[in-house]
Amino acid sequence: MSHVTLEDVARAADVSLATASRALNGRRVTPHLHDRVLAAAARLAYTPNAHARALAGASRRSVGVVCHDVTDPYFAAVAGGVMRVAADNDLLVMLASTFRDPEREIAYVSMLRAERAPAILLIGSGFEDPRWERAMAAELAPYLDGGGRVAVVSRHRTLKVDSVLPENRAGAAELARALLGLGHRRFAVLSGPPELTTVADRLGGFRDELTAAGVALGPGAVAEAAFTRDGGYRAMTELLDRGLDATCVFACTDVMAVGAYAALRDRGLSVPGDVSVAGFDDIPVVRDLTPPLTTVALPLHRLGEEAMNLALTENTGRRRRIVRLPGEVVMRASTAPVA
Amino acid sequence: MSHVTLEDVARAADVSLATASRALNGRRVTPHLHDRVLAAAARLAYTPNAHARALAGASRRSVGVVCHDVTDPYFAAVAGGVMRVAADNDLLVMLASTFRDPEREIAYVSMLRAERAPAILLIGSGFEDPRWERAMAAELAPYLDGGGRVAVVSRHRTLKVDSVLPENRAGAAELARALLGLGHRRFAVLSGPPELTTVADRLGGFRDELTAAGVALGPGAVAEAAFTRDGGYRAMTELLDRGLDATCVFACTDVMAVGAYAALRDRGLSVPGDVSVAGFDDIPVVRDLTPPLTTVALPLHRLGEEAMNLALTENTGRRRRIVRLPGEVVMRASTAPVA
DNA sequence: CTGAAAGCGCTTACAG
DNA sequence: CTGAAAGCGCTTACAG
Repeated sequence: MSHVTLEDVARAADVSLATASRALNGRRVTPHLHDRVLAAAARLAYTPNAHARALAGASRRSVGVVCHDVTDPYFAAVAGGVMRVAADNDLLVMLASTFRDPEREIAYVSMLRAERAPAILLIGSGFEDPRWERAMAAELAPYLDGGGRVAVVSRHRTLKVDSVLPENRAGAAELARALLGLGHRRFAVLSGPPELTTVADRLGGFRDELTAAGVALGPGAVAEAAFTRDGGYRAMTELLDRGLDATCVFACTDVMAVGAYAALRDRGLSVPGDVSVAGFDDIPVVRDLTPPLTTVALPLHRLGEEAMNLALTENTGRRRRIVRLPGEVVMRASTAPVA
Repeated sequence: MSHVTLEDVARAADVSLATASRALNGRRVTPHLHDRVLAAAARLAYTPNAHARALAGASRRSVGVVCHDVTDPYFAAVAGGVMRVAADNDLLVMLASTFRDPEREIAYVSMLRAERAPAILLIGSGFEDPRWERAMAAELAPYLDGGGRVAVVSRHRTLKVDSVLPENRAGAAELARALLGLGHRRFAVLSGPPELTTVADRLGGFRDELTAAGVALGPGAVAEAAFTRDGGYRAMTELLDRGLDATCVFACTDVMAVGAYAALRDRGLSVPGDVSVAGFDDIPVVRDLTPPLTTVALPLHRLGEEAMNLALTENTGRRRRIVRLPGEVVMRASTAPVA
């Protein structure tokens, strides 16, 4: 591991370390010397050691991002927004994928803290578990005290930091109204892990709106599974096994809806002929399904952009900043009026 | 930015810096002192400064990964494999998304070099452009000389480094045979940017196999566009506008096939009734399309795993290592026999 | 504008 | 086993 150092460059350009450093960092230096330094650096293929720089007090250009699963289209889309802003600001992104393991999420925050990332983004629903919340807070507190900035997407209750919040509750309520408007009165829901804040909000918003309309959503009408395509398949299958008594199924995420489509297909049921299906998120692929999926469209790319922007700008106020992004119900062919 | 340092911990535990360092790194230390150090570190919420560590010679635990676009399902799947191996090895991943901009790819490698990443992975087809190839080689050479390791997925001609190569040419040829076996004789192809090595291989393998069977693929039968869903839509539309004279369309990537489906649907054409469609990659979603897509299945997750494994293990031989992963033709309902 | 020097926070031979 | 000290490669006051 022999590396060309600043000292090598300084020697080659016959200037002092300080001058070489200044020239490379665009500070005032006699043009003549400036050129000599740059030429020497280029000739030696010099790359500054980011660690030495960081240790010497230069500001870091690598931010940390933690999400649940990079292969999930929802996170991929949000990450796309994050990467866009990062690229525009010449930032490198240290991306961690927790594989939906709460412990691992905390371990990653700790690693990112060790890296002295100037900012950490937490993407995706938090866990409503007191023990976990305490551990995460304990990890974040010293980081924030040390001047680190934190921004999150989709988790409010747990962390008191700058947040980008999709309006899950309102979106689910609006979807419920639209579905009621189609004449549906018997619903079922494919729900995710109950400890995720997103689940509580979407399920709650949906149920409350039904209740307000005098429509009940019995416990037997809700099936829980993982927030994955296969989870959606399993939950839908379970509902079918229980003897599905609904004209419309709401999947808490589009990804689950994709699995639900497959489960229904495997039972020979058609959408929306036999049952209407609606999702949430509007991940890119759902418009290419057959039939295209009715869903609550979230500006996924913007979720990531806004979070990164929060993390990159100073919060001058005394309170944490919250960016609320509304969802928009998009009716597509997967939901039909009740005959 | 006031941080707790090792010195703070040492003082709190009333030991020397060296002893504190050793205790924290699991080296031999009297149990008594060991406990005192760990207790002090925990009490102070100490996190070692990764930069100081790196500078002092400890090995780095952050590898660099460069891909074209994190929102693309192909890269997301490969990245999933990468993240898996990284997590198993307690590594942090610095992930860069080039947005398919060759210049940006080189800039990222340079940043990763500055970060002294012990390994850099380049995921996705390289560019067949002499100027670009030279610039990339110039960036990589000093990195390799300095002990850095490089592994790539999907690019052979350009870089002489450890590689994971999907057998694009053989896969495309096998697909051609399967399609010929269905009775097709008139083909069209949705191709990507010709400067991508992947395009040359897949298109070449497909065309050569047709030629061997005495079937020509005229220049008018090939439409070029971006390796994206919208690119696929545009290319398919262009083919249709030219007056498509084919019973089967081969999209060089599944993502493009998704766009092609939409274009055909918009023209009122059915798959495979009016035209058969086949893709390449087997990204997760294609089995959920209607009809499910015939394609060449690549072990996407493994592509990422193998690349990371190459980057993590020493190459003891004198030649670069190459892991070839074969694709497997998967016939689904999007391709039908010719009547 | 330029240079000598201190200091960032660790790790690791080197003595003891 | 433990500690004092050097050194990793930079940046940045501080003099000049």
